Amino acid sequence: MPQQEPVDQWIQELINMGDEKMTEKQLKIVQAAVEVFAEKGYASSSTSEIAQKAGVAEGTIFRHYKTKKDLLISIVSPMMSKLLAPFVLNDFKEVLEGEFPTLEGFLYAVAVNRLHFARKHLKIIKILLQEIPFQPVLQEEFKQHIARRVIGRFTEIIEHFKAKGEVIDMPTPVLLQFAISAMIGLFITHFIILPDQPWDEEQEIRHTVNLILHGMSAPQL
Amino acid sequence: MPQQEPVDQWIQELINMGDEKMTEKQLKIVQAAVEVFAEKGYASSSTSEIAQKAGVAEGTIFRHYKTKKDLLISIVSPMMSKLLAPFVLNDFKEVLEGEFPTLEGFLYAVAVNRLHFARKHLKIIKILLQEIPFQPVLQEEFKQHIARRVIGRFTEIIEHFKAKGEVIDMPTPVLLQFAISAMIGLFITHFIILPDQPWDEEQEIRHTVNLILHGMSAPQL
Amino acid sequence: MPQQEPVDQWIQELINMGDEKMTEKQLKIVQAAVEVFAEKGYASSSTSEIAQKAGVAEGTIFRHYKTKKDLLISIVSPMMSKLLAPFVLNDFKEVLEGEFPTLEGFLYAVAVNRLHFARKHLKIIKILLQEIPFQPVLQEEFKQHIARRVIGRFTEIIEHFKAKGEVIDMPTPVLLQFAISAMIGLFITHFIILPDQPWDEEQEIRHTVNLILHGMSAPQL
Amino acid sequence: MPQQEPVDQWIQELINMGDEKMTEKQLKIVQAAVEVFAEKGYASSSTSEIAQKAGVAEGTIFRHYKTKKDLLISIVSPMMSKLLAPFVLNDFKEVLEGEFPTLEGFLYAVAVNRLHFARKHLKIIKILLQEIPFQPVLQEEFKQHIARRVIGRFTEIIEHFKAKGEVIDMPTPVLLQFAISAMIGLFITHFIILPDQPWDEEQEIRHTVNLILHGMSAPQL
DNA sequence: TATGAATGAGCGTTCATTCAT
DNA sequence: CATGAATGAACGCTCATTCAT
Repeated sequence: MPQQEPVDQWIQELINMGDEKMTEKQLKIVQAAVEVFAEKGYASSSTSEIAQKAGVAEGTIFRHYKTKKDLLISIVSPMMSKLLAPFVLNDFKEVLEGEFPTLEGFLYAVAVNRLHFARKHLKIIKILLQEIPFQPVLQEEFKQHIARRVIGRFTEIIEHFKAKGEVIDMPTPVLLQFAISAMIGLFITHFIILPDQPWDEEQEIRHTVNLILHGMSAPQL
Repeated sequence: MPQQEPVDQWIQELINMGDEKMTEKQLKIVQAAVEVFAEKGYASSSTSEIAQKAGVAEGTIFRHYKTKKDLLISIVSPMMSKLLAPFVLNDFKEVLEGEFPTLEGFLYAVAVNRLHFARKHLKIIKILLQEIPFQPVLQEEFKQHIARRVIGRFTEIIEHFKAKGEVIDMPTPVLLQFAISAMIGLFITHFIILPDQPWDEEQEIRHTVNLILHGMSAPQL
Repeated sequence: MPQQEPVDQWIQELINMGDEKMTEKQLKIVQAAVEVFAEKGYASSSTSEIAQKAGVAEGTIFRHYKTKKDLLISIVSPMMSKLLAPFVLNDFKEVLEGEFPTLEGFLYAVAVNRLHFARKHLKIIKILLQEIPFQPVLQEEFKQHIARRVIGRFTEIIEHFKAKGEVIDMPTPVLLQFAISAMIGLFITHFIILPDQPWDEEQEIRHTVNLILHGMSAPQL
Repeated sequence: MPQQEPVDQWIQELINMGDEKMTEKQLKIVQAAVEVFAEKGYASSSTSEIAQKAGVAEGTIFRHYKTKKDLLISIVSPMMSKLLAPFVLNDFKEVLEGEFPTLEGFLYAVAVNRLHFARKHLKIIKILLQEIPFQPVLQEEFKQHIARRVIGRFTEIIEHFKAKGEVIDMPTPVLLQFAISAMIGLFITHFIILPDQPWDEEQEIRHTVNLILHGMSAPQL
């Protein structure tokens, strides 16, 4: 039986970091912007529509955010950290070893947690995915601050299990990319491509985790 | 030794369908549009920049394409068919059974072929991925005409191998999504996220195919 | 040896008129406004920049001055009186006759005094010159209240010296305009066009006064 | 009897330089812009008002001029050269010596010519004077290309007459500034300060020239 | 067929001014 | 008295689209 709570606990603190104080109007602006950006894409959204949906004057947006791009970045940039935060936790490895005797339990717990999180912030994540190719600021954050640390962390884990003989002897980057692709594919399929189609989330996560593990498992001698 | 040629052959005819006659100017417009759309995104591209890059007058674009969106669709829509064409071939199953005795050989051949194709048309595919969420026309094409047939075809294949006892007994959609995600993840990682990082394409494809197959393989009794 | 002090004395009282009591914040607002107006021009200055430079809230400006134009006028309008004040003094003619036996001494004393004054209030004078063409209020003040009285006063003086046979027989307005232009030209050249170039002020004033006097002097019979 | 025609002749060629071909709409835009800029000042003029007055769409302005400032500069910058052009003519000195035996005749001819020119282009000159303090481009043109050459030319002339003993021994810059101020004062008084007041132009120019010459003339031994 | 000048709606942004605190 | 968030009209400018040539 996979345990989910501990993962949730270590994550909670990081998630809450940066939930800065906002005035009521600012909050409405952000919510409206998320709505409109997600629906039409950043470039096709107009500040006047955002203002209207937020119930504020257009000028009010620019009191809080210097430019339209500023508004985008301030919405999307913190999401990147939050999304990948748990993997960067300092005591990640200890928690891993202490709480999760099996790789399966760990993967399942993380998957469930991140999918909950992703569903909750679906629109912002959509915007993030859309805009990364066009916003150098986001690319920089992704590459410099996040990607390297997350990949480093994952590499440690995979090599830990490789050493234990539980994972097949293949280049770590390939394994990493395989596992991550399968998980993200699950997310994109159900949240973005087929958002209206019901699915048995728990079962599908478990299946996918099993396929990943099975794929990566060392051949039995 | 995987065989690649036969796959290439059945694909060729489909690829060539729709390569309509274009005037030289029209061709230049399309090339310029692809360049600009891929770099800045459709919504942030201006027809004047496209015209300039193509070396034609702005009016010329609108002589060939009623609107800017028309230009986009006319570029991107045929790519969807071409990208997924081989999987929809009428004689797909026969070829599969005739030419490829093993699932591995088949998957490898298809992967190599589609990756070649994708690299060649990288920019258009980027545009396609970017614009599907915002262009109902593209979504419709994707859902109605393509997705269903491709998924149907894949379902047949997977169930074919399930029946032969080579694939694990899991819901077919999960298996499908798993395999596709792993392959697309490979593509996105190397062509979009890390386009400048060199990679051993042949080896990584083979590894990924193996991970997929291994993950999906029925447990040995 | 020209005497300067008496001129300074009659002027002093007028200068001080209108230096109304201001709160500290109001003073800072005015100073900031002068700075910004002089640098960018009235129309291109923003109240927010003035507020920032003054270290007050934007609203504070509008507590003291009903509109931005109000602020401009309240800065610039008193300067016009002060600038031309000495020429309007009631006892001007007496002082002239009592203190300055020669026209040269008088002109020199006035020139020195007004140039001192102008240097001290350079920025406000710049703003005044810039805005007179666009502010009917200022034009009115200039024409109705100032120009006529100053010109009347100068006319008296010139005709006084004409009567004494010291000044050439030419239409008084032409003489007036000639003398004033030469003096203002000196001011504009050194304070506005070439503010950074050092100059021997005393000598140049004396030269210019001499050129004016020489030009206007009645031909020796 | 002063001669005016020769001066007009050498000037003509320079004046006409740069009267580039303009479409009819472009001409209307420039005319409207001159009107509006002169009336309200550059910063307080709106492109929409200019467009309206010109009878074109607002966008049309920006097809011909990249920015509003571009429009300003393209109007005002050529005027500076034209205004000062005659003084920079290569054969200026020869013409001076050949055509004008007396300094008086020369000064009068130039004054009349430049005043005609100024009256014809009054509004643009107003705009030029207003905007020089705020447009570095114009300042640069004024300082680098025009001021130095014009001043050099004038310095030559004054020193020419100094050498002939006709002009008083005073620092040349002071003499220069005196003469120019008196002439510009005449211009500003009648064209800008009192544009509606009738004046005997020929007589006033002659008076002013006489005052200048008289002021600068070497004392008779 | 190809052009490119012209359009005008709409954009992101600024700013003087107001007013509840 | 001072604040600064909020306003919304107006701004300079862009752009897809049209059409006379």
